[in-house]
Amino acid sequence: MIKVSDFSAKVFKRIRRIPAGHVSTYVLVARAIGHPGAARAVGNALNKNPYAPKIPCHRVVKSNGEVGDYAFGAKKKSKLLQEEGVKITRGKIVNFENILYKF
DNA sequence: GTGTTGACCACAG
DNA sequence: GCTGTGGCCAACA
Repeated sequence: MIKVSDFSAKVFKRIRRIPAGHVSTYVLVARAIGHPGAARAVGNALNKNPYAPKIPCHRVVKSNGEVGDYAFGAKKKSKLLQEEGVKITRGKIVNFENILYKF
């Protein structure tokens, strides 16, 4: 078991619940773990996440519906999402509010 | 303890 | 559409 901060651990746990074909945002995740406004910290945690292949980090996107960045490349992130049924156009998610997963 | 950085957010111009 | 600014929080030097 890898040692991680409580904050990061909560982030990973939440993200793990996101079903394929759905996405969530950094703000919602932060809010769900009891740290509203910590969107930046969430991204920071995911960037160095020790569970890189284990956690579907690619299902977490920005609040405005853009895909955002990804440790393995934003390109890969969009591709993975589309493979799961998420439609993306020019780096933005289509039907964003429709597939948005609110914890 | 302070300053910098970062997968961010919101607003103003 | 874009840039700049201020704000948020956590991790690290």
